Amino acid sequence: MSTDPLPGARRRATIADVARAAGVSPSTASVVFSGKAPVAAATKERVQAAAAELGYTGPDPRAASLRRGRSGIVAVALEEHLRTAFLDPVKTATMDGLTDGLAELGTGVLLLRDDPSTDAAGGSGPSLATAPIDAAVLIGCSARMLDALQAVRARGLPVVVIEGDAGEGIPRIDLDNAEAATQIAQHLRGLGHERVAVVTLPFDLRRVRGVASPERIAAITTPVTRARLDSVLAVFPQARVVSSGGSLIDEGLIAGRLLFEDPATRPTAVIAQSDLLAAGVIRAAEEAGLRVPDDVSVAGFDGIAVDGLGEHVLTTAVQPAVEKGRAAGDAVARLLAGEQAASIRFSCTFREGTTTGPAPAL
Amino acid sequence: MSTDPLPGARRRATIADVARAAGVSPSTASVVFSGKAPVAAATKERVQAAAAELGYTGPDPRAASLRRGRSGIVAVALEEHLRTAFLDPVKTATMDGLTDGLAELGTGVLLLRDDPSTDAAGGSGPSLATAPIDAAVLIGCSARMLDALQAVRARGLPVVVIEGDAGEGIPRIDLDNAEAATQIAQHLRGLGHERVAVVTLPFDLRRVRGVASPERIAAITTPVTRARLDSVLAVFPQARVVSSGGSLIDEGLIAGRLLFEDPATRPTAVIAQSDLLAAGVIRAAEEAGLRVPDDVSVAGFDGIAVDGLGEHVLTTAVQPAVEKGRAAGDAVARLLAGEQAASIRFSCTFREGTTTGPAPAL
DNA sequence: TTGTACGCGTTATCAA
DNA sequence: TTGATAACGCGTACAA
Repeated sequence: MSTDPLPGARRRATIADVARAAGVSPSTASVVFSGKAPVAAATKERVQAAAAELGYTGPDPRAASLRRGRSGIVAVALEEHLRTAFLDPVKTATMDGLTDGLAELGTGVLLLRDDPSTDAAGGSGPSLATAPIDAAVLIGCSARMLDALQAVRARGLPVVVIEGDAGEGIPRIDLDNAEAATQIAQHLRGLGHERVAVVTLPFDLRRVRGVASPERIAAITTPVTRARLDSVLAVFPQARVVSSGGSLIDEGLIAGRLLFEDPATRPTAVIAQSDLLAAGVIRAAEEAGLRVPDDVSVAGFDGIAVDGLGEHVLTTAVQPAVEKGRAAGDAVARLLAGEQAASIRFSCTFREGTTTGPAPAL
Repeated sequence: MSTDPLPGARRRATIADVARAAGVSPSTASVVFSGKAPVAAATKERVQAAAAELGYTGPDPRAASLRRGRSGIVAVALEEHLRTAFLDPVKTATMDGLTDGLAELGTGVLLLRDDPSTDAAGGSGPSLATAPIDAAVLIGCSARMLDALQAVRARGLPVVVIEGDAGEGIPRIDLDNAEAATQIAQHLRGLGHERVAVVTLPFDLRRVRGVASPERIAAITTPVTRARLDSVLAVFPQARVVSSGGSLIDEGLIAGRLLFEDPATRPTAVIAQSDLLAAGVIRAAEEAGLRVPDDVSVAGFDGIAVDGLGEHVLTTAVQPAVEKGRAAGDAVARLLAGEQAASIRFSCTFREGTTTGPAPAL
């Protein structure tokens, strides 16, 4: 280790070097940088001068974090490929609240996937099992998420789960999907609609598209999809169900075309499980020469600002996506402080827009 | 320090504990976990059993990283609020390539902003100056980015910049914006267009919207905006220029309405500086009763898949966004290996779609 | 207000 | 194959 310091490849200065150069003890120098104790102005200046001289730019974060027992980093694990995750405005909003909340806490965000590739290949990369993190937030709930959960719990790290089923004792941040979906369904029933269709989020990781049979519906594994669908079916047991491949406008377009294909059977109202899907359905309706909401009503879910929806104001259930993220951040903060953190179920706010109206005479 | 280990709040097991329990030396136990040297099967098993017994889940990443001198984490610094950054499909694509590239390298991605809030408040959060990172990738090029750059360079960490002007010796990954924009302009001139308008990306961090005066154009600070605009103006010196507030469909819609407002002066072709803007312009055109491309041609830039563009295939310059990210990842890998990394300028591929056509007779 | 002493948990090195 | 040893760079009681 104490090999010859190659000239030119000189070892970086440490706080000890700075202290020596400034003629103070290492602890004093340390305090100058951390500000954890008062230091005489003159001393401080001397230390800072020495630091500048030696090119010392502050404590090595690795050593500091070992000493402190904390890294100041929280992992956010996503169940998808990063690209698709950030394509979803709801997730980006949640991430936004989360990063805000964590920033207040003073922690950084390490993006991770639930992919256990680390174990497989010689992958030395940080994972939930090996990253220098103080806590983790899991978003979503695939089967792999459960493995991920194991890994984190085994390390004794605090975990918070957003929109997922995490089991006992793990704070969960989610939404009252059932109630919100019921409200939308009742709104449409109140307007006289009877021939209703539902465009759903994916049923599972396979993301099969198309008209769904009762068997397929029974096999839904994604909790969000199931909750929102069941509530609608409770009000409209005969509703046609079309599953989409994801929460995207173009997926809604595809589903919408399917629904409006046959004028004889087309629905008078479509309940989409996300605003993006709803936007696609509206586009499909207009493409088919149908006016919204005169000929067909369309409701969404999420209450995000859909870029490209034009003049329409979507009837939807507004979910507090940013707040969800923020709540997760708060929960992490509490856990990190050694306190308990309760699970929180947020409610949606029904918003009547311009895309739903009285059922047309058939 | 060696205070009484409170019963119940027992200290986590360390590799030393495991070694002791297994009757081996710490170094042997360490090797069992790292796999860096052959270990007798029996010994290995004994160690693993001891680890399981004690609930030891592997080396503490903090200590390991102190010892190794590397954390396995690379920072990605964005110049915006995370939400807006991930709203941009080009950036998400770039992030995608980047995360892929870094994943191969076996490093995690720490999201950071260029915001120097850390210095201001008692903000203890990780920043480019304090995070336990091995390298950094800066995306974009605000004034703040330069400060960020300083901080990282001072630490002696490798840096790569995407779409930014970083100065000497720093690998830069960017695009030949000028050539691509020229190609688009020439394509339209070849189709006979003379009355052309440009809808640009923001001029600077203020993001002022509207028709731009020569003075405002002269004051553009965003390199990408400037490069793409100058090339067009070289071909169409009289082009009307409208600046947008960001790369969004709805921003394109606003700009488009402005352009199509007055039938007497409306352009026969619009060059948008991004595909999202182009999509908004197309919507504005259709809203004004204009057919694309019969009445007005619209070209974009980026070549991303715009969700919600319907049937149109945009005429655009396809940029290798994912490859850019990947290249940045590769550059980081090279730098981390102690090698040189060259700057790379990617080229766009001109793609003629269905949104541009011959200039209509005026 | 400053200095001393020690340990945070690993891992590279080298010798056995 | 295994073991002893020495850093890695810092923060913080505690004493002065």
